[in-house]
Amino acid sequence: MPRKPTYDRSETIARARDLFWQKGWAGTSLKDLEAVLQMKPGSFYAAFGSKDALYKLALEKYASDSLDRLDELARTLGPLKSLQRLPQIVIGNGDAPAKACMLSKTLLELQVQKHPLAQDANLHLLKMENRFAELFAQAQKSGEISGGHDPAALARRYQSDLLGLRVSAERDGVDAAAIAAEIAECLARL
Amino acid sequence: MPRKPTYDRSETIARARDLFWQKGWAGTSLKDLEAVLQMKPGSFYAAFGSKDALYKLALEKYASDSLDRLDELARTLGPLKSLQRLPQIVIGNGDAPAKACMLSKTLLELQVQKHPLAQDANLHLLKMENRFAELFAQAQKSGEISGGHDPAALARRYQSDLLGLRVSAERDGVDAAAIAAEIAECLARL
DNA sequence: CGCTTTATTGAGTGATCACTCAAATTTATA
DNA sequence: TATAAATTTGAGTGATCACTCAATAAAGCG
Repeated sequence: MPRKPTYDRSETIARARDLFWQKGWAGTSLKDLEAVLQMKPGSFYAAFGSKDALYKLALEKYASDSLDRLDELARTLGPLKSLQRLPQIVIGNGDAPAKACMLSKTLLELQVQKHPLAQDANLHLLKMENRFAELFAQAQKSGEISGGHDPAALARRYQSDLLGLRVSAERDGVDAAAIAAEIAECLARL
Repeated sequence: MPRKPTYDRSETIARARDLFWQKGWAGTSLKDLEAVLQMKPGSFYAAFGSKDALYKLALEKYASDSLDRLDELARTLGPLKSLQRLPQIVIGNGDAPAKACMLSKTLLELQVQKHPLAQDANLHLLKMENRFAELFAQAQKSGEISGGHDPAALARRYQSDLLGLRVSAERDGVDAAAIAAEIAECLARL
C-alpha cells in the first residue's frame, strides 16, 4: 500500500555526515542540509525527526565505518603494521571533508555544554581506543613489540597522538606526514 | 570634553575570550556576549565593531598570554624542564573555560571554510611552535638533550602532542595526566 | 552654567534559525 | 478502479541571528 522513499537512506546519512564533519554542528543549518540532501523540510523531519537525530546517525556511520576500515587494515597488514600505517592514512585522504576527526570536532564543539551528542562522540572514541588496545595486545602476543607496556596505556597515548596529528593536519604549512612518520617510528621502538 | 567608558577594555576582552573559548565562534551569540560583557548592542558595536573583530582580539589576548606564561616558566625552570612541565600545566587549570586549546578549537571550527579568524589561529599556533623550537635549541646548546634532532622538528611534534593531549583532556574518563607524564618522559629520553 | 564630545541606551532592522502541517502526490492492495 | 498508507511539497511558524541608529546621558572645558 505505501509509497516508497525516493532517496537512499544510507547515502543520505553519508552526505549529512560529510556536511556536519565539514561545517560542525552549529555551523550547519537546515537550509544547508536541505540543499545537500535534496529534501524539503517536511521530508527531512518525517525521515529523521530533527537535526540532532540526523547528526547522531551521522556520527554512528562515521564511527562504524572507521572501525570497519581499521579491521580490514588489521586483516591485511597485521596489528603492528596497521597501527603504523594508520597515521599516514587518516591524513592522506584528500577527499575527506576535513583532516581532523569528526568525533574530536564534535567533542570540542559540544562537550563543554554537556550536549548529548558529545557523549555519543565520547563513546565512539572509547570504542576506537579499545580496538587500538586489542591490536597492541595482539602485537605483544606475537612478539612484534615487547610486553613491557600496558596495552590500554599504549592505546590511550596512540589515540591522543592521532588526534593531535589530525589537528596539526588542519594547520597551514605544517608537514603532517612527517609527524605521522614519527608516530609510526615510535611504535617500532616498543 | 569626552565621556569615559564605564568598562575596562582589557577585562572585557578577557571575558569575551573565555566565552568564545567555551562556546566557539558559531555557538556564541551577541545575546550571550551582551549578558557576559554587560553591554548593550550599541556600546558593543561602538567599542569593537563586530563579533569577528572582538573574536580576533580575544584570540590575540589568548595567544600573547600563553606566550607570556611560557616565557615566565622558561625563566624559572629553564628550557627542558619548562617543556616537560607544560603538558601537566595546560590540562591542570580547572578554572579554564575548556581543556582544549582555543586556537585549535578555532582552527577546527573555521579552517575548512577559510575564515580569516582561522588564519589568525594558524599564525598564533606557529608563533607558539617557534617559541618551542627556541627552547629545544637552548636545551641542546646547554647539553640537557642531545643535538641529534632538528629543533624545528622537535617543536612540530611537541606542538602536535600538546594539541592531542588537550583534545584527550576534554574526553570523559581519560587520564590526561598520564598522557602528559608520558609526553614529558619522552623529552627526557632525547 | 553652556558647549562639545563621547558613551550608553534599547527599540527595531531584515535575514535566517529549527521546525510544522495541511494539501497534493505516489504507491500497493482490495 | 477505488481506497488506504506513506511520502513529498512548500508556504508559514515564532524565535533568534548579527547588527543599526536616533535619542539620551555623562564628562571636561570655557
